[in-house]
Amino acid sequence: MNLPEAKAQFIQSWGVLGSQWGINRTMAQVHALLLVSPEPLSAEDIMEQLSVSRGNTNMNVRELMDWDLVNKVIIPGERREYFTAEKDIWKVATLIMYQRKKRELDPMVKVLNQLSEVKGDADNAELKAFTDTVSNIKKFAGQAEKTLDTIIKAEENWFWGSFIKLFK
Amino acid sequence: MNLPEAKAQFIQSWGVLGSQWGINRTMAQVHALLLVSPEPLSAEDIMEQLSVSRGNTNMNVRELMDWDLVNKVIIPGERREYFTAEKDIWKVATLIMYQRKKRELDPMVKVLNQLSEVKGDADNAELKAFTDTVSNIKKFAGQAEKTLDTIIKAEENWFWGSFIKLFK
DNA sequence: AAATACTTTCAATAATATTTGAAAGTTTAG
DNA sequence: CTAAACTTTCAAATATTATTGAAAGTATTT
Repeated sequence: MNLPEAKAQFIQSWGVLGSQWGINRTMAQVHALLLVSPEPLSAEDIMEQLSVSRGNTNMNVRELMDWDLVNKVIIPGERREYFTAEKDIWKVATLIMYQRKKRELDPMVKVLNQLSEVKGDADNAELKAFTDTVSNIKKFAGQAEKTLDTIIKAEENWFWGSFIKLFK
Repeated sequence: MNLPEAKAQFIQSWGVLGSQWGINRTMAQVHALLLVSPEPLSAEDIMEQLSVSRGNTNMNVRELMDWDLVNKVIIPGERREYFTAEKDIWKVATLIMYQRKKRELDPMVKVLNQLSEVKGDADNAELKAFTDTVSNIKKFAGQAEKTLDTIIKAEENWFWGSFIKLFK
């Protein structure tokens, strides 16, 4: 397999994976393209390489910058803007986890907290099942959050090093 | 807040969360409904409580059974089928992680393995960036997989116990 | 074995999400 | 200042995904 084929395959598969996880396919593809590009690319480059419109490119690049996965690069003497992706996969993964937690999980936890205040007849089985489920999910979310913080703070040790041995 | 309101809110929010993570909203809602129902429910019950068609209910219940999140329950003397959800949140979480890994991450890893075999001029910067990214993602995926296995094998200790202290 | 009670399928339809592209906006250069 | 080069916006068009409901299928009862 040669490079252009491999690149196309990577971009396409990353796009599929993204869409299965609720991430816009084009956003995932732009990300994939920038991940494998040694030099920063312009909007023009992205449009061309992915056959995507200017507007679409702009929106998705902006979204990727909101996630801190992509940065604007200014090349001295050049007028147009260039973009580059964070290449460190560890950082990419923690950024994604952190952002998704913040955007999607936190609002759910907020709702769960409100739902804990439901009042009613104490020996109603319906009520008991409800409060049990809600409190268990909250407990779970709390633990998951702590673990995520720890993972994020662990920096690259987990990825590169011996972190895993702690589990044994 | 009273129980019916709280239940509706929970089902609705769980549905939103699901759809943000690439899970059909109705599937997530059926799951939520069963999670807070002390007794098994029939297709009829689900249709009614979620205002959803028979076909839709059937498809999503079946999908939830494929994920092992929901089971069919046979009530002696009753003709119709009933459904119940796994209530242990720890098990629910590990089942979801396991299934998504198997269905979505594993295929990506398979592609990455093929892409590792890309051949070309050794001092091409494009090629180097590509192989570096691919090999780092593979490395990351390998570690993540080990961690997931460990978490799954840890059973409920992580959730209920002191697992977290190991990180410190 | 035929009626009944229930479940499953799937083509048509509806709802949702993404993409386009042209117009408006902004910045830089001369 | 104003033209040129580039970026951003957003309503309309397109594409994707989910839902319905009626028909077909299956199992149970009498």
